[in-house]
Amino acid sequence: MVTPYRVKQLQMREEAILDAAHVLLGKYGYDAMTMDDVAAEVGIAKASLYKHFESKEKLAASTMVRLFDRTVDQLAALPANLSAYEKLRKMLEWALRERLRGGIPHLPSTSTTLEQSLMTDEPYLASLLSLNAALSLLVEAAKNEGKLSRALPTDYIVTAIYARTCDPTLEYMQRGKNYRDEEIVTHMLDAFFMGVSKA
Amino acid sequence: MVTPYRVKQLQMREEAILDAAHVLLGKYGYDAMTMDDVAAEVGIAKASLYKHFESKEKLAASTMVRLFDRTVDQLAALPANLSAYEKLRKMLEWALRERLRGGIPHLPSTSTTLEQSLMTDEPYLASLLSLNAALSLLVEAAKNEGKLSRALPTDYIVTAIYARTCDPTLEYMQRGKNYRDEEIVTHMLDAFFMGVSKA
DNA sequence: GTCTATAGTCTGATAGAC
DNA sequence: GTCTATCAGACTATAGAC
Repeated sequence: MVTPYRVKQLQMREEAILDAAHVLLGKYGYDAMTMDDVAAEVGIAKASLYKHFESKEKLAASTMVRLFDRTVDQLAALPANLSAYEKLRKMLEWALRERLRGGIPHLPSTSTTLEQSLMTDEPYLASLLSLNAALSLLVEAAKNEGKLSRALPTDYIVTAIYARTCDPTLEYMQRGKNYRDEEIVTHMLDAFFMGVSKA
Repeated sequence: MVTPYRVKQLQMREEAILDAAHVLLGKYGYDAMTMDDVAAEVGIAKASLYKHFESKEKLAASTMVRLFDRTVDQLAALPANLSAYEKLRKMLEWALRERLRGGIPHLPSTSTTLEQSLMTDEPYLASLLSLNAALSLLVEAAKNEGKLSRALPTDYIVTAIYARTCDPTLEYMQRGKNYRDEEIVTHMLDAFFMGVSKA
């Protein structure tokens, strides 16, 4: 029988690996991140990585699953009295802030290879579907509130929300150093909800 | 002295290589595209590729330069009587259609490695700057027409236009098969200019 | 430490311009 | 017939998954 201590150590190490992968995926993207990087960041031997995750693809998938689960949690934690529209706005704002702090985007748009493998990863798909369902409901509700355009299909809007989290505009603005993170988030939210045209 | 015939053959082959790279970059992205793929697509030996382009990075950079130059041409070809706002809309529409037909995005957002090397590629930077200048002028003009929001900085809007051409929403909607390319373009344009909110 | 993938190079054979 | 570009493909070196 395994001692509770060992189990706990394993869980903590797994979290540490996911934290490292999260940071490195955010910084370099999937293709440029190496398993050596991850091992070094965690401070463990590379072989130990493979005790927890059987492949680089699985590690990335697990990192995405944790992100989706956190996103669902975030959604659940919003004040209940907010309108659906306000909730969507808060969610996007949260995701953009996370991204600016070095977090990973909600879409694996940086790598075709990763995308392919995720499409056959059951836990990933399950987690994604669950988040999708929650967001689709919110978008529908916001349409019913008269706050979102009915001309745009719900799945388009949901996808567009995900896409905002991997919008290279974020990095370009941040790299340019002319804008504070606050301003970037405000511009992104305004442009997404109101468009670039004059009201 | 080299015969004109030979020169012409060389130019045609160079175009063919760029065409192949354009298609493959659009389909697989920079990292997943191999030089063997390119050679096979063109139907020439790999060594011959290197007669024209000294490296994969240079090949990608040249492909981007050609895209930027074509974009500038496209801009110049627009009817002179259009407003700046209408020109911007037409340009984005053109870029989105190209992308849906398998073209490459205007930002190298698919690869950190490529991005790094492009940042030190003189011809690439020159071409990008030239397009940037043209687009910035248009955006400013559209603001003066009262058509674009003054709350959003010009460089933000310009970057956001580029970013629309590599928006994964495009591929997701196209992959889903529920929408015709026409509809996707319309939704993208509406969402970009008017936002997702109810007018 | 092993193995695969791939960028980039080299060679000997061949075809086609002149 | 000569010459040069190109070809197919073997080869090297390196990076990185495992």
